[in-house]
Formats: sequence, C-alpha cells, structure tokens
Amino acid sequence: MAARAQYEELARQISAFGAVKRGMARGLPADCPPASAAVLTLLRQHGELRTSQLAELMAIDMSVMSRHVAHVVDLGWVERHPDPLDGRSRLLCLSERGRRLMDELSEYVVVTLEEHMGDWGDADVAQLTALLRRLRESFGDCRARTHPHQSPRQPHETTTAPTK
Amino acid sequence: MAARAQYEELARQISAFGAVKRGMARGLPADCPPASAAVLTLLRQHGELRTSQLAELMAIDMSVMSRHVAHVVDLGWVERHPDPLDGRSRLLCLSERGRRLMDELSEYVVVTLEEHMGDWGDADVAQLTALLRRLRESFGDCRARTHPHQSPRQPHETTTAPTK
DNA sequence: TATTGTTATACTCTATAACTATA
DNA sequence: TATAGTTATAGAGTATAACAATA
Repeated sequence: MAARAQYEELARQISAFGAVKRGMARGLPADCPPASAAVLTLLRQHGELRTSQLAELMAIDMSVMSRHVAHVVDLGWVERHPDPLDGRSRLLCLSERGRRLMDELSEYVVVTLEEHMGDWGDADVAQLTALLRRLRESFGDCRARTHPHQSPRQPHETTTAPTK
Repeated sequence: MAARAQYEELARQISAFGAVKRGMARGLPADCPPASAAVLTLLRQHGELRTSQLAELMAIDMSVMSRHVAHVVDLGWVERHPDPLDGRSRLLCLSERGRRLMDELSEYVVVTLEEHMGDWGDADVAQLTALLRRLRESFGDCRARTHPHQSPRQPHETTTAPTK
C-alpha cells in the first residue's frame, strides 16, 4: 500500500490528465470528435462489434455509445449489418471510407505523439502504456449499473460475458 | 523513438482514460464537481492564486476557470481578496469551510485509490505518478493561445514549484 | 492599447429515464 | 418479463468571442 502523499499526488495527476487528452484531440478532423475516433479505432481492432460491446469496451453507458455510433454511421464511416443471432441487435464494422479515415487518424496519432514524446525512450513509452492499462483495469468498469435491477455495488460480474 | 504500434496502443490507453477519471469522480459530494475539487486541491497546495494562475495550472482557458472559481466561491469554499499588486485581479484562497471540505476530499481520494489499487506495489504507484507527470509536461500547455497576441508555443512556466 | 477577468453562446461527453422492438 | 437499442433531457467541461474594468 502506497503512502497517503503518494495517492494524493497520483490523484492530482489523474485530475490534470485532461490536458493530454485535449492535446491529442486537437488536430482531429472537424467532423471527427474524439469519441468517433475511439469508435473507429475499436472497430478496426476488433472487426465486428455490437453497440453494447463498444459501450463495454469504452466503459460508458450504451445510450451514449448509441449516439456516437449514430454519428459515425451518418458520416459513412461505419456500416450496420443485421445480427443473425439476435434481431434486436446489429453488427457494426468499418466501411471503406472508414478504413481510409483510420489510415489518416493512425498517421495523425503517430505524428502527434512523436512530436510531443520524441525524446522519450522506447522503454518509458512501453511502461507508461502498460501502467495505464493496468490502472484502467484496476478501476474496472466504473460506470453506474446499466440497469437498476442489480445493486450499485457489485465487486465482480462487471465485464463478463457480453453473451455474444 | 517508439514503434508505430507502441504509439497507437498508447493513444488507445489515453482515449480510454476517461473511465479512470469517472471512477474517481463518482462519490464526490453532489455539489462538488471534479473541477471544483481540482481548484480546491490547487489552492490548498499553492496557497493564494489568481484565476489566471489556476487556469495555467490546469491548462484550461481562463474563461472556463472563471466559472469554476465562481462556483466554489458561491458555495463558500473559496474567498476572493483584493490583489494589492493589480486592481484588475483578485487573490483566491481556501475559506475555513473549504479547508474542512479538503480534509474530507483528501480522505476520499486515499480511500478510493486504496480500494482500487490496494494490490499495487509502492514502486508501481510512484512510477505511474512520475510517468503521468512527465507525459503532461511533454504535452506542455496544449490549450489554444489564451490571447491571439502571444505565439502558441510557450515552453516553460507551466508546472513550476509545487512548493509542497 | 494591453491585460484580467466575466459573461454569452455553442459543442462534446456523459448519465438517467422513458420508450421500441425483439427474445 | 428481460434485453438491445434509441431518444429526450439534463449536467459537467471546454472554447471562442464580446465585453468590463484596470494598467
């Protein structure tokens, strides 16, 4: 267990992290807000996903993800196909235009990070990435219960089995 | 310089960081949004500050900070005193109630982080904190120029002297 | 004329609740 | 009855621009 001062300093860094996110978001295409870029990135990484799975991966409410998805579909970057396993759901995947945009976004990400972190060592970048992932996992899925049926405090059973 | 895949993975972790921030924000007093907590924390740490200095420390526009400050002043956590050096400005500091709230917030932060990161080693917590600070510094002050008069790149004078 | 701060407006992201269509 | 998704509404955070008061 870390010391009190350690935790307080970490909290301070967490609360100031917004500056980094804004630094990454600046320079995205005007019609591609950060949330859209995140959705596209996840779809490139995972292939086909449902809205609920995307919400799970970003740890936000499905209602929020629904709007993000609507935006990228409206702009023609993502296609919705019927889900053969469940008529209520649809499968999302990148369109050809979406793939082209992702090529640009990927380039933007690398250039921007290189610009700001060019003086970092390879090992430091890798370590930061690993610690960020671990931190996110330590916080688990912190959004409020999706449905009021289960009690608010649920130590486990959070990210299991999207049923698929 | 890190590999392309490294940078892309880091970008992914950065974009997913919101879940951690929300995890920390959940459980704050209802009338104390995260931005208010951040302002109070900075004032406890630095003593007296101007609105413009707070904006600098959080790397947000002064107009935004002006509203955050108005909120904590309205709720009686922060007092505004005349700035003897500049009649346009006022010096902000914690009120007695603000100090009491900070005691609670500080406890909340430690308990929450302990809850989520209790299994982390001391060294890992310290390393994460250090890397987050370095990342923030690498991105410098990424908000748009406060005024169109000065050039967008202003490398220093950002996070000096936590004083502690 | 320049700077500190405030206010008005607009946009992004988020959550809750009510709704639909399907299971 | 329960679940996948949508939509309406509200709140928090941010930026830009126009403005006030002081330097």
